[in-house]
Amino acid sequence: MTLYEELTRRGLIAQVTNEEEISKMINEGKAVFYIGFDPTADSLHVGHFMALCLMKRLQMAGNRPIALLGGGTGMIGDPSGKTDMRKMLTPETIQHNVDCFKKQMSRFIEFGEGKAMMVNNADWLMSLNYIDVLREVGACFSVNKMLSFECYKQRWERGLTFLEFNYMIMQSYDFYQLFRKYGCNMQFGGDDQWANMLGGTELIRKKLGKDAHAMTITLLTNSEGKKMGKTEKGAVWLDPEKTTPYDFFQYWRNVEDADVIKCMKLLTFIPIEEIEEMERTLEGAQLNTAKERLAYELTSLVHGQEEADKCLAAAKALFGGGGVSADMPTTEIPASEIGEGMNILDLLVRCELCPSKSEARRLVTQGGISIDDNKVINPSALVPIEESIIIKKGKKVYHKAVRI
RNA sequence: GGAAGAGUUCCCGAGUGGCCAAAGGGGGCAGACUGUAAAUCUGUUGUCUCUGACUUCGGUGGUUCGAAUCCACCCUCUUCCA
Repeated sequence: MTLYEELTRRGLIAQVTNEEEISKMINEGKAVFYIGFDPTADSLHVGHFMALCLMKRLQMAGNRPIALLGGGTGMIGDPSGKTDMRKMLTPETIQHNVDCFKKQMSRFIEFGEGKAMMVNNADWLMSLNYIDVLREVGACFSVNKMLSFECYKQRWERGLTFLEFNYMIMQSYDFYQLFRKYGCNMQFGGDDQWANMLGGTELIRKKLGKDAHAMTITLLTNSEGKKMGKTEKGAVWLDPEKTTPYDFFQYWRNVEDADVIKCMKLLTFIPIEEIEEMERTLEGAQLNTAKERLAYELTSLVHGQEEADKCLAAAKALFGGGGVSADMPTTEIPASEIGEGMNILDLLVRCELCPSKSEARRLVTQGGISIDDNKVINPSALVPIEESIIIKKGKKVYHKAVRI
């Protein structure tokens, strides 16, 4: 099976400019390709992870990857497919985020001589001269055409600033620069980037008369069409400080039935044959084994096998036999604070299981709290803590409070 | 720059002097049912010293026994004209 076939079978490919040429080039390991990452936050998320995996797959087949950090484009903000205008980031924040990205990316991709390359578009974008750019590249873009793009459609209602409108031109310019400097002939990215990427191929054709290609990967959406990798509290981050490995594991452990197989295909390196076998044979509750596998594989890729083992063990202990796991979120409380016993409401707030005592009270009276497997209904109950206790909030949240 | 309109709790959105901590929906949280899933049903969703009190309806002042609601000024956003 060729690389391109595998990508297709996994459902990774969304759109391509020229299937024949792209598949030939990447199968033979002759592509020099780039993927751009705008430093909009201080950690990568699952969407970035998919892109990095793609990079890795292609790198393993002998292609040359370039990771482009958007130190320059981050100053603008991509409006594609967004409903609201993005908050403008300060140069300091952008630099900080770039540094965080660099660190995280090196864990997934090997950079260095003859391996992957990392560049920052701030290096060429920041020093551009406005008039020069307008004459050199501005002349190659048709406003009429740009306005017709689907990716801006959502913005008609809320407005699109001139700043953001230029994002596409900057991204196209990146591709053009990389093509000239490094012979980069392909760009990959999320499917929401399609229009921006085409802008690049067209710019290269107009300026240099050469062909460059673009390919987008499927956006990770659930069966309801919503973007995955998001929770109410925000994105599922790859940074263990921002999303603990345990929470990361649980996120994937809890995906909907309809999405497990898809996630496996898109996010893991489990052989496609094996996944297709599961797709054929697993039904109903059996899918739980697939979910567990998905969570384990992903956690292992992102946080390392050791962490993944811990998460798996913790999950089994908690949900399987009600056993106690050493590895759960823990709050240490000084003995002086506990005294003879701590009020249940204070305890919940103290452990950050509830933001306010009112909410804690609600939770307790509604029967959502157990201490060491005993339900606590009385909001004025005193909880003695000899050494440590396990607090259970709802069905899935476990927390340990330790006396120190 | 000119004209019109809007800003309500996490979000959408009702409310035009007291019956308003503010309808309805979405989302969240919890309970039931389950498979750590989905769907469904139930409760709940400002804070606290919780059968009571306190703070909230863009901001600041004012009218009134009483203001999300009326008045003045300011800020922000949208639409139309330039």
